[in-house]
Amino acid sequence: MEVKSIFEGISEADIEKMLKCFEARKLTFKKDRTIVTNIINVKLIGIMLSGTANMERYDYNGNRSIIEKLSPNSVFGEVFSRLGSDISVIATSDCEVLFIEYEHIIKKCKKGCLYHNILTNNMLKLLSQKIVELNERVEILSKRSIRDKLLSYFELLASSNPKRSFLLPFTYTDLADYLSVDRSAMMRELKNLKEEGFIQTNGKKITITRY
Amino acid sequence: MEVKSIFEGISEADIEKMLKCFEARKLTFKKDRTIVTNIINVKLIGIMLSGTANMERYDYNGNRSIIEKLSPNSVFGEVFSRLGSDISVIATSDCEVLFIEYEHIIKKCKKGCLYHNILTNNMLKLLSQKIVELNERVEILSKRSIRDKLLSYFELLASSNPKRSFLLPFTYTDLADYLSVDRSAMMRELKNLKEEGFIQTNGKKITITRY
DNA sequence: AAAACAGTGTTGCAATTGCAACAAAAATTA
DNA sequence: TAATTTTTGTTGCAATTGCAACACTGTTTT
Repeated sequence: MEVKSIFEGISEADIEKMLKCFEARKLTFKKDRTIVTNIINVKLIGIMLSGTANMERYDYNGNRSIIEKLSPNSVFGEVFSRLGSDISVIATSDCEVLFIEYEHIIKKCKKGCLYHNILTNNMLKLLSQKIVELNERVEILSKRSIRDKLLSYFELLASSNPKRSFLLPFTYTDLADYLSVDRSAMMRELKNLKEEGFIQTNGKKITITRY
Repeated sequence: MEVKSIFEGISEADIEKMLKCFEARKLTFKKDRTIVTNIINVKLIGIMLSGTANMERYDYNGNRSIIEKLSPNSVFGEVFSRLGSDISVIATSDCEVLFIEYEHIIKKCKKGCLYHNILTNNMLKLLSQKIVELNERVEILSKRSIRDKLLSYFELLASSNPKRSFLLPFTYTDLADYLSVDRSAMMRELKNLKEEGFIQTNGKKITITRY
């Protein structure tokens, strides 16, 4: 199961027609802009077309948590979150986002739109993919120590590379917020892991040397 | 958006036909039985029809994590998890589970099955619901202290009740595994919360008295 | 180019958490 | 209902983590 674009199987020309039928809106955002905050109340689903963004939350102590990294084909929206969860999506690069109303996807198209079924199927794949990612995140967060959180996240990133090396898609500051741990404590543990020969690092390039 | 059964909008008689077409299998499990382990390699999706189950994982220290509580209409499957994630689903009551191959849902039905679209739509709703639940779980796990994990989980459980009281759907032992914290440390924090007047408890009945 | 800001790296100390161990209560099984 | 197992409740102690503070580096902004 690979990530598919929401438009997979639909021609360029037809995409335009379809977007009209769905009342879909494509918006662009500059880096560091807020894409959504918790204020919106429409049941919109956002689909990242290009660029990257972070889904974030700040707790009452001012600690930021990075809930999710969004990249092309990532799906987000208030329909997937509990009310009052006080979450924002912030562009981490220039990006394009497609907004579609959830009801338009779920309900049968009144106009008998030809592509409705294709879109529903594509949506199914995107949601499946999102579930995979959320499960990965739960797996990492449910590790009991900073060390195990780091190792299981690194394992995930390295898993597609036989050399067991990867480029961290974060700053170390952001990584701490993603793992929901204190940054300095994380840096300390990172040093321990290096000294004990578990990993080697060179800036953001990390290699797992043993497990 | 409420939870819908996968069979919503399809008559009893038609469900039978459809299940044949989909090569779906309905299996029953006794309490405490293992429903799936990581050994299976077929891309099956499981849908809880009745009863409850826990999705669990044990780490190398023997610590159990309860990844998820499954109840009727919950969806689970290897397609939603990373390989080698070593997860089991254990029945916590007698239960019925429907297994359908993921490909059967995603791909167009060769036989022109009438109900394929309805099922795809229902599946979309179930997956959306699952995403909501996973997001809730991420929100809880990303809290930095046992106290905040407890409070945000309790808040979630109490949110549907104006009296701000609820029945814990777990034993306290399981709750610790669900929050991924040490049980005795959790009990200690629970005592603090009671003493400081945040909550009142009577067995598994908990009332939030202030926030 | 200088100034301002953001990210990295480090440390001592305090607070929180996990571990181990045990007793008592409750639930389950024989 | 007696025996066994599981759950709840508690505590001292050790280990881990978070906090605060600071220096240093690199990157934007003016």
